Amino acid sequence: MKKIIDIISQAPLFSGLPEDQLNEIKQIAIDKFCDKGKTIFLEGDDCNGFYIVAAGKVKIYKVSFEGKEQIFHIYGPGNPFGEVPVFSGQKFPANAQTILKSHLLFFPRTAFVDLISDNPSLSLNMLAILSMRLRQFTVQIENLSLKEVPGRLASYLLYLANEQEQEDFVALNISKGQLASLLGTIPETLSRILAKMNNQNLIEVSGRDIKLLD
Amino acid sequence: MKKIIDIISQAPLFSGLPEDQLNEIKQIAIDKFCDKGKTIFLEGDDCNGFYIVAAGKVKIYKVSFEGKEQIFHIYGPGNPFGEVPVFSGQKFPANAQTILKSHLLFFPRTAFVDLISDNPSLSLNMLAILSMRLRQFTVQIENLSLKEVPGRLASYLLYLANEQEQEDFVALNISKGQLASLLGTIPETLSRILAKMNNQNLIEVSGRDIKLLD
DNA sequence: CCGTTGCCTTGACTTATGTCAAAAAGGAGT
DNA sequence: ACTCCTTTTTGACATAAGTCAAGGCAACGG
Repeated sequence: MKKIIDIISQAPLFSGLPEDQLNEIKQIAIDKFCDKGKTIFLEGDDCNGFYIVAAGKVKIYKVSFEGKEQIFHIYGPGNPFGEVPVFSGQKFPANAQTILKSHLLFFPRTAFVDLISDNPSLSLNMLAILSMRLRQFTVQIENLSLKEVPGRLASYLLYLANEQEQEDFVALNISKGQLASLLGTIPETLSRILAKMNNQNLIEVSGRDIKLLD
Repeated sequence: MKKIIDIISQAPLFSGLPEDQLNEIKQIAIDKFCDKGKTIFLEGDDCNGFYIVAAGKVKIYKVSFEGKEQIFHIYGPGNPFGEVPVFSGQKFPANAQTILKSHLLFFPRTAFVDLISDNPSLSLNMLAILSMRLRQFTVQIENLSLKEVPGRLASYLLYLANEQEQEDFVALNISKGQLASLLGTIPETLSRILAKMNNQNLIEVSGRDIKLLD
């Protein structure tokens, strides 16, 4: 388990802050350890603060009346989540659940708002993070509305290859079922499209490893 | 035409600020007048600042390769737009165009960042606005991914009735074509669904006026 | 009054994607 | 190696929604 201060000093939210402020931040952080599949909060829950992933992985998602799931984000180490109601002052807009055994840091709302009020750099960092998320959401809406599933899959594979710093190879870091949910479709459809792209020699699929031939 | 100071003092972004700061803000604002259909910025343009709608109406949207349009927001008086790249430091993520003759206020980026750095209330207001937008986007993604077009239309009509403070009646404030684009569909589909709901006695459509019977 | 223009509606057709059900493949633990 | 359980794949089918093309309707200017 990493020390709180290490996690904090590496999180983008706190980047560029002087050491004494990192210590102040450390004072208000609370450790939380969760097994895989643990629900952190549900849509509509009251919000007393937000989290940062120290280790593991968390999905943010909603579920339709019929049971279909849409994943909004999957967050790994260094990413904050659940911060929206801290500033908009309402309930959580979606559900959060670990998809791996995870270590989280919890930041209580009032203490954090006090910190941010006294600290312009911190508030600008937070503004930058929220802005990046808005940008990601525009991409997600564009994908859902203006592209079909094969296009969304292609975008995701290219994004992942880029993130993994590989030219023509990606290793899925989530199950295909979860990927389907992230792309706004269902496992059956994803499976068929992967098979089709495989046949067309656009990709070479072997389990979670995919070679990009285009 | 309204005075700059009136617009500023009524915008949510600046609510609760003391008068001397409103005056500082007024100093950096620049008037801009646009006819209907004027493009304010395009996806990928460099961002030197953001806007607030003083009068009129602006749509934020993207267009697919095939020409289908998806509207993200329609903003009226008091709403800021184009603020994402101010904080995330990249290009505009989408296009903005007036859909009515409009009066805008432009806030240059660097001057505004200076203001926000000195002013915790202003930064908290901005955080609240960005958070509200993230919340709206989660709803939009949920609608696109987890609901079919009739469900999206129903949500929108209820939202609009609520906004117009009417129990069972709404007057569309945009064309049906634009509404289709906002709901992530095409005019033909929207037209058919309105006709169907009309036949099922769920609504009574007459031009842009819709009576809700459910 | 009439033609032009833009917006909306309708019809016939195609297609992407969801549904349901079952088989196959993979992984973890005994 | 065997069993259990989850994930993934496949097949047959249903359907929501897009495409293309044509027609209607209202508003506006000459």
